[in-house]
Amino acid sequence: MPTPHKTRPDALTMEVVELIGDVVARFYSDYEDAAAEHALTGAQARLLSLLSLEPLPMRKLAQKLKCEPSNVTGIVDRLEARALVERRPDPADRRVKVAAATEAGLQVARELREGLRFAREPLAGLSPQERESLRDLLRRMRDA
Amino acid sequence: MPTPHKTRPDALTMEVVELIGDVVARFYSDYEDAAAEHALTGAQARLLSLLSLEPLPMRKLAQKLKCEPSNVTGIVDRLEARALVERRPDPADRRVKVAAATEAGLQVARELREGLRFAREPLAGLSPQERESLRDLLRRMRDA
DNA sequence: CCATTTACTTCAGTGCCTTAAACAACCATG
DNA sequence: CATGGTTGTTTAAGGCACTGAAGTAAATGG
Repeated sequence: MPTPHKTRPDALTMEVVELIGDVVARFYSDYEDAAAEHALTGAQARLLSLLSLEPLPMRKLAQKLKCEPSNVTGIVDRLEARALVERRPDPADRRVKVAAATEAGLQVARELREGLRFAREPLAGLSPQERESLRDLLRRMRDA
Repeated sequence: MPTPHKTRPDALTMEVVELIGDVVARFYSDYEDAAAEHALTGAQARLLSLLSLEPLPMRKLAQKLKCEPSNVTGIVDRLEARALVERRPDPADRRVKVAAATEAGLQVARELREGLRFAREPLAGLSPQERESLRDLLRRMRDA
């Protein structure tokens, strides 16, 4: 058995991995661009995007962003300085600060969402059936 | 016509965009983790990965990484300090410095490639036919 | 030969991110 | 209650990624 330890992926899998890498790079850079159009960094855009769904305490934000809470402080600071986000006290626990998007923040989040060119444009070239099968495949990847 | 200016995507498209976002986030974080296992940052890993294909002048590296040349200087500095990359003079143009992966760098790049868990693991749950159709769909997205 | 352009670096400044340490508020126990 | 441990947030120090402006050296084109 020449396969050492870790099973080596076949050519097809490798190609798909390569393709995912390409698509990821492009989506990512498109996301950064879309954020930049609103003078936001990627991290700020992601945080604001989260808050556009529901207000969250700092701790939860850190969990969702997979980073340390001390990091969130700075990002929220900068968004708060631009009045896109505000910190609210939690009546149930005076230690926690709940970050919430302001009206302006919600508006920016909406525009951001709609400005995501890449994810949409290439999709336009796919038929509805193809989009459905893509959806199913992606779902299974996500849930794997 | 209620559609304002920019055409609003339908629900299916929106869902696929959402899914791509999820998959992108997961792939990205997996890539960072794989890099971290070799004590590399994401940027260092991407640069090293490029150099594992072929040596490139600093200027070209900046183009491929979509950043300013002055930024590449620092990343190559740090990789060179660890002897994963070296700067070579270009005999044809003495202004140019060609960055090239060392043997150790090539080895790390290989391990990095093989350590990419996420892109592979969820793929394992897909049949060969499904992987093929995923490949085709991704290709069309990339080339769109 | 000189002016311009090109390749790279250096420097200053910003943001993201981590760890360690501080602080306040919560909570359980004696 | 008091006390001591835990939890949520912030501050501070430091590293890396990144940009823009300025500097140096080498190429290039009148």
